[in-house]
This record gives sequence, structure tokens and C-alpha cells, in this order.
Amino acid sequence: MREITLPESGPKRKLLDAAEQLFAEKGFEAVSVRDITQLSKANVAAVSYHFGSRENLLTLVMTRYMTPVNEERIVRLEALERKWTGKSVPLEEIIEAFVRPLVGQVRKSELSERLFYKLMGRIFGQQGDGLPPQIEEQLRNVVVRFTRALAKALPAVNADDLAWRIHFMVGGMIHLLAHQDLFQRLTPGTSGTPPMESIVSRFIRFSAAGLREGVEAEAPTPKGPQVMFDF
Amino acid sequence: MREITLPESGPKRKLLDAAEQLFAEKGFEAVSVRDITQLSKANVAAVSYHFGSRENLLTLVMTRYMTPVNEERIVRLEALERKWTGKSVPLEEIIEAFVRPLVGQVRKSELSERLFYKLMGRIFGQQGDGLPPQIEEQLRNVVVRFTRALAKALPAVNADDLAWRIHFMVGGMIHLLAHQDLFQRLTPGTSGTPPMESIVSRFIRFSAAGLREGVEAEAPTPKGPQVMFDF
DNA sequence: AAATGATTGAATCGTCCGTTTGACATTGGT
DNA sequence: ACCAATGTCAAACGGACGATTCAATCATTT
Repeated sequence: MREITLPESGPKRKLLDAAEQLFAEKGFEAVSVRDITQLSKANVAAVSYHFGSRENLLTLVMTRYMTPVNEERIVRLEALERKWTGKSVPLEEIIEAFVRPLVGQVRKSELSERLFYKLMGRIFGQQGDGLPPQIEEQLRNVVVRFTRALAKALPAVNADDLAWRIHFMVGGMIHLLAHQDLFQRLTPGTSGTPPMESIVSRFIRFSAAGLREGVEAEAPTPKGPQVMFDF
Repeated sequence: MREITLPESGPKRKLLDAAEQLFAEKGFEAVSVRDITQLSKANVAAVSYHFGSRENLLTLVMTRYMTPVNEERIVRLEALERKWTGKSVPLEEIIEAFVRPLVGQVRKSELSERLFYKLMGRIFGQQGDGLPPQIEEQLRNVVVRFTRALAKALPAVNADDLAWRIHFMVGGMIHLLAHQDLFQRLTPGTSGTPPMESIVSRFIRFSAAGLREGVEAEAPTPKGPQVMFDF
């Protein structure tokens, strides 16, 4: 699993951390290099000097966590396919392999949980314009691989239907990341934000139900107490 | 149902149409006043003259279809509650009342279907920062009303769970709008874009299944042929 | 201590932005 | 025909942007 190596301290690291924080808070287009250098108490020229250009810094921020996430997704999926050779992989485990890596990367950043997920959401939301080509390709690969796996897990669902259902699921995930905080403001009745783990668990159940809509034996999953995932 | 009145032709209308097109294509922040006036063959000063400021034009574009959509959502929901007084409103009909108004407004713009939905998706995606306060309030109201209705339709689902499931559903809808075209590039195996109507139908089924996940009598809906909605 | 290369700082470049100005053209009512 | 209101236009404004320059400073090695 490739890691993007960076100095643990120093001005370069400070710039990157500031950039991440501001990008997460205000979005990629709304942050100037002057904002970044001001927050990290560096000179305006620092970004050009250390990263070459604002654009480079931007793709570095985007790549830094996104690439490990996408690689872990593939690794997890392949592990599942190895584990269930012959048999079909349970739907919930596939979805978990898709979402879980996001939770796993959160601790590797200096950002708060809230900002980290927001940053991830913003990156995913850029799909179609503004994403570095490498990430676009990673995402395409991930979608293709997971679509194949889900098709195997749901042979009764026609290909077009399945593709759209995956589309909806991905949308739900992006929204969950980007607007986790907004959720509170819109639904004041609910109790405070639960830990991401329990939200992910809810997301997996929601998506699984949506994906297997209309399938006969509605759930081959044991209906017992929920210790299926350790969160 | 309030309408935003605008001249059917003239430079003001031309500016607005150009603005809508460009905002839909490139996003709100990526379009300059000069882009707009150039496309509509007007002078740079035209936007300031006719709309006061770029900001005003922006909120006008955002309000123009969004307000009717949100109002129609409420109207439809109230109609459903009248129709099913006493009984609980079927889940699918509530979701339809939530999504359908978007399809209804598409013909009122000069934009192609593709661009119109993209514009709507961009507006929804701005939630949290950059939306005119009036629209934020409309959305909050819509979410509250529909949450109440869905809670009645799904008494077995606990409030927190339901709120999150709605959150996921909304995310799916936004993604569907904003990245309808992206869907194709990511899943090349599928046949060409079906009409929005059939996508909406798929979305309703997906969301309904996700919302009622874990509920005992899995579907009180007739399992017969699908003439439930006329699309 | 001197020399060398890496980093910083202040100033400045050219460009694009939204908006304003003031001269000019068009229109419609009297 | 006149005038006032309305609309259009090229030009320019001040500001923010990303990037660059170049001298000053720092750290490391010799």
C-alpha cells in the first residue's frame, strides 16, 4: 500500500496542513495561496517554492489520502474475494470494503474528524471537473471492480438497475462525507452526532437494502443481533 | 404556486439564460461576469445594470427554479396527506412527492434536460455555504415536513436512524442530478442514458427499500406489475 | 571562519475580476 | 420636434490573484 511520504514537520508540512484545513473548510476554489501562507505564517512565495505552483499543492492534497483510500478499497475487495472463493461475497461486506477505508485514513491527518471527512467529500464532489487524472482513473477502476463484485453478489439484479443503484449509493456516501455537519442543522430533533462508525454502519444497511431491492430472498444475512461488524 | 416573473425576451432574459447555461456547465464560482456577457453578446456593464450585481444574478438563478420546486414539494405532500387521511401515506408516494417536482420544472427553462438537472444538482450541492438564506430556509422546511411524513409512514424506524436514512437518500438525489452524465463515463457497460423518468422510478424504489430496511412486513406495496407510477 | 546551497522576505509583475463612469444611442410620450 | 427616460458602449478603476524576482538570511559542510 503506497504511502505519500512527507516530512513530519518543517515549513512544507505546515503549508500542507494549512492548505488541507482551508480547503476542507472553504472549498478548493475559495482558498488563495495568500490564505494558506498567512495561516501557516509563511511568505507568499512559499507555496511556489515548495510545491511549484498552487495547482501542484492542490493535487497533492487531493492525492494524499485519496490514493491510499482507493488502494485499500481494492485490497479489501480482493481479500473478500479470496475469503469467499466460489461462494458469493455477502453484500454488506462489499459495501464495507468500499466505505471503511475512509474511516481508516482519518487518523493519519492533522485534521479533526469533521474536517477530514469534509475534505474527502469535497474531493469526491469534484468528480467530472478538477480532479487530477490519476484520481479519476483510480475512481473509475474502483467503480468497475466493485460493480463486478456487486453484480456477482446480486445476480438477480439487471445490470442497468444495478449501475444506477450503485450511483445512488455513491451519492449517499459523498453527501454523508461532505455534509455530515449540515445534517444536524437540518434535523434538529436528533441527538448529537454519533461517532462515524455508527453512521457507517447505518449507511451500509441502508445501501444494502437499496441495492437488493426487489430480490426474492430479501436478506440472506443472519437476522440475529448485530455483531456482524465490530462497530 | 408563486412564479418568478421575467420578460420572455430582451437582453435581461438573454443574460439570465446565458448565466444559467454557464453556471450549469462550469459551476457558480468558475463563471465570470465577462463570460456571461460575452455569451449573450452584451456589454460587461450589462449585468450590473440589469441585476445590480453578479451576486444578485446568482441568487436569481438559484431561486428561479428552486423555489417552485420546493413549493410543489409541499403542495404534493399536503395533497397526499389529504388523500390518505387517517391511513399512512405509502412510502413510495412520499418519495415521489419529493423528487418529482424536479422533473416537472425542467420544461420551464431554456436549458437542455442535462444542463437543467446539473444546475439543480449544483444548487443543492451548495448547501451549507453560498445558498441564499431564503432557499436554505425552504430546504430546511422541506426536510422537516418530509421527515415527519416519513416517520409516520415508517413508525417502526427509530428517529435517528430515519434521519440518517433520509440524509443518504438526499445525497443520492443530489448525486443523481449533478453527476448524471458522469454515470456514463464511470460505467461504460450500460446502455445509453434512459429518460429521467425511468431513473426517478429507479431512485424511488432504491430509496424506499433503503428507508424501510429492517422493517418486518418488508413491503406493503402490491407486488404486481409496475403501473404504480405513470412513468 | 569561509563557502556553499537551501530557504525566506519584500516588492513587483501581468492578468483577471466585479463594478463604475460618462459619453452616446434609442425610445416613447407630449 | 423636443426631451426625458432608458438602454448600450468602450474605457477605466481599484483590488485580488498566482507567480516571479532578487537580495537577505540561515544551516551545513569544508
